[in-house]
Amino acid sequence: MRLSTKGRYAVTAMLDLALNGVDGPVTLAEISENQGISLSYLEQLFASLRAKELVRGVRGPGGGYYLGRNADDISIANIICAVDEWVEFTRCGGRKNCSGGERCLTHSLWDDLSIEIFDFLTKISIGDLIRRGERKKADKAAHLSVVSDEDSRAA
Amino acid sequence: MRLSTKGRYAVTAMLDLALNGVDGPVTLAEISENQGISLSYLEQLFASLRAKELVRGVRGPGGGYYLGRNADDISIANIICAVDEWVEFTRCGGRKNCSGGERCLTHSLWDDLSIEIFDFLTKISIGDLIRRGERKKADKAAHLSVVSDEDSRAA
DNA sequence: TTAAAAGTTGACTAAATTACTTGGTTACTG
DNA sequence: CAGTAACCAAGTAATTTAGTCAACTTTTAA
Repeated sequence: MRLSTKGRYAVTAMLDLALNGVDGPVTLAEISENQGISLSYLEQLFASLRAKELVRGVRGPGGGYYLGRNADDISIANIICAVDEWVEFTRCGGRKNCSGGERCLTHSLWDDLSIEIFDFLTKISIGDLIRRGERKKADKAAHLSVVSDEDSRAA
Repeated sequence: MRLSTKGRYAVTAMLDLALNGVDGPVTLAEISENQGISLSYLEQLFASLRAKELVRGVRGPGGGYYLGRNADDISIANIICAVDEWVEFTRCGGRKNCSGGERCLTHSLWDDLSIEIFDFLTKISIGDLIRRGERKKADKAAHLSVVSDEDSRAA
């Protein structure tokens, strides 16, 4: 498991796509502007994302990128995996005296943890994140106005 | 939030300490041997860990390291934070037109996620990991032999 | 009390990764 | 066909990771 700024860039770019892609595709130039990431670096990241079909590109004028599928069907783990390679899991394959020794024991404990984190991130989708953000914003607004419309209140 | 091989090294080293530190301190040389990490790199990592009082060093012949406190009171988040600096949270402080724009929105969504991951890792301690590993081993052993004789045999 | 063992520290370096740059090509639109 | 924006590939600067080297302190034992 790996979690770096690269992964963060990918996730925020995907969020940008989900938020702004509702009417027409979003160009990398716009994302670059919005997120302060260089265009060419974005191209690299999106090449990885496209390979995993997390985004869909439309060429030509008026083109840009869409999400590859519904925001609820794209997990954070999907995105991180796409850009961060992540076959990291302390493979142990071939390493000296790894079987039976302390090394392999601690490694397997780490792998257990890594899998847990992965599962955790699999259960969170882009859609979830956006809804949570909206709810939080709504909470704040409701807190400001005396009239508590709807329900909205959640920790 | 950040999760790199550096963090993994730190966590596995701490696991090593927890497992082998029951009778007397563990030297970095032993951990270096067990984990296949260079001694000097371990020294750097342990300098960070010691600064956060996650480990306690004993000098002189027969010396080595102990855990700084009970294994149940050391979370994975503690360890990762100690070695990975992690004040990463897309601070946004001073960045151009970040307030009100798309950038700040996606950043705050990422920060929410980052905090969630942090909370998740705060709830898992070194002690937890070890117990889970033992339970898993016990499960496997019980599954293999009808008569559950101790444990001993591990892959 | 001196020497050796083990931890502690800091500065320096090689390798890897990240982030970015350049310079194209291809596909589509008007 | 001209312009836009995705796509592609190679190279590079900056940063981080991982490791090395060398000096030094504390503790113990001869």
